[in-house]
Amino acid sequence: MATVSKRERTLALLTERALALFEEQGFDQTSVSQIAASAGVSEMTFFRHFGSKEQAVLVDPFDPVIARAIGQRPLNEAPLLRAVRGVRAALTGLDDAELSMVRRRVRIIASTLSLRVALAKQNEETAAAIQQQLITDGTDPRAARAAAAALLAALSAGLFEWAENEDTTLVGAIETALSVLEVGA
Amino acid sequence: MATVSKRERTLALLTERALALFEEQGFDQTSVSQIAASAGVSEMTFFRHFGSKEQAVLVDPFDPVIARAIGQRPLNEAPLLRAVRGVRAALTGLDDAELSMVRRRVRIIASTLSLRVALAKQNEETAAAIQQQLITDGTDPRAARAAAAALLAALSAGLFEWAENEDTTLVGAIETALSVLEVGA
DNA sequence: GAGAAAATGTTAGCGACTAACATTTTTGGG
DNA sequence: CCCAAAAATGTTAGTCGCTAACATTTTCTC
Repeated sequence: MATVSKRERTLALLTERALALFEEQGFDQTSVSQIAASAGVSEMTFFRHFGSKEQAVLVDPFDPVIARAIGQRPLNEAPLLRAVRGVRAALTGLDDAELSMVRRRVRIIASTLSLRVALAKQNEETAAAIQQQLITDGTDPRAARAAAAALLAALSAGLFEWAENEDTTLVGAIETALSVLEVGA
Repeated sequence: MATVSKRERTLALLTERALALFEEQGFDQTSVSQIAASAGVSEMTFFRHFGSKEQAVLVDPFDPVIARAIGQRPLNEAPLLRAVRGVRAALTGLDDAELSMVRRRVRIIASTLSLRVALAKQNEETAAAIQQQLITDGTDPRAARAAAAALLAALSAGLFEWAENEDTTLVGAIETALSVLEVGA
C-alpha cells in the first residue's frame, strides 16, 4: 500500500488535472470548479489544497536553495555579483525530472499575464530571503534589496525566454540573463 | 466655464476619493462600491474609468519618458548601464507637484501586497518599452529583456525604500538602488 | 473496531468585474 | 437657443475567485 497520505494523493491529482487543463485551454479560461470536477472533488477542496488558483502552477522549489548558495559566495564580491553567482551555482544542481516539470510550469506561466504577475509576488518573497542573506553578510540593506530584486527580475526574464524558445537550453538562457548583470566585472 | 470635460472631472473626483479612502482604511479594506458611493456615482462608472480597482492608484506617467531618455544614452554603453543612466536622467526632471503625488501613490502601493503585485504587471509593460529601445539600438534581445527587467525591479525597490522611510529623499533612494546595478563600471 | 483526527462536502455570501440594455447629460452645429 | 448625436451614467443580472461556518465522511491510530 502506498505510503502516501490521502492529502498527498489528492494534491497530486489536482495538480495534474490543473496543469493539463491549463495547457489545453489556457489558465484564464479554466475555472477552479472545472478543475475540481475533473478531479472528482469539490471546489472547496481545491482551495484547501492550494489557497489560490495560481498556486496550482506556482510552486517554488528554489527559494531556500538559492539563498543558501548565495551565502556560500565570497564576502568580498559586490552584492549583485554574489547573488548572480549563487543562483548560477544553485541551478546547475537540478536533475532531468525536475527540469521537465519546471519547463511545463514555466511555459504556462510565460503565456499567462495573471500568472506572470503572481510570480512577481512570489519573487518578492524570494527576494526578501536573498536580501536577508546579503545583509547578514554585511551588505547595506538598501543595496541588498535592490540587488535581490534585480537578480530575480533578470532570472525570470531568462526563464521566460527559455520557455518561449524551443532552441534554448535552461542553462544557456539563464547564463545570458545573468551575465547582463555582471557588466564590467 | 471649466474647459475640462465631464469625464475628466469625474475621473479626478474618483481618483481623489479612492486615494483618500485607501489612505484612511487601506486598499484591501476599501471596496469599489464604497469609492463609488463616496463620489456619488455608480459602481459601474468606476470601472468605466479605471478598468480595475488597482488602476486608481497605478497611473504611470513615466514609461514614455524613461524609454526616450534611455534612447539618448551613448550606444557604446553596456545595455544595463544605458538603462540605469537613462532613468536617472528622466527622474531628475520632475517638479514638486508631481513628486508629492508620486509619494502619495507609492506609499499606498508599498503598504499593500496586492498593489505591489499589480505594479509588477505595469513594470512588465514598461520593461517591454525599454527592451524595445535597447534592441532598436542593437542590443541582443535576450540581454535587453533581462536588463530592462532588472532595472525596473531595482527602481521599484528604491521607490519602496523611499516611501517607507521618512528620512530618505526620492533621488537618494533611487541613486542607491541604481548604483547597485553599475557594479564594476 | 472504536474513537480521534484529518479530509471533504454543503451552503451561503462577499467583492471584483463584465455584458446588455435603458436613461440621462453634454455638447456641437444650425 | 435648441435639438439631435454622442458621451456619460445607471440598472440588472450574472460569472468567478475566494472565504466562513457547519455537517459529514474518510482515514489513521491505538
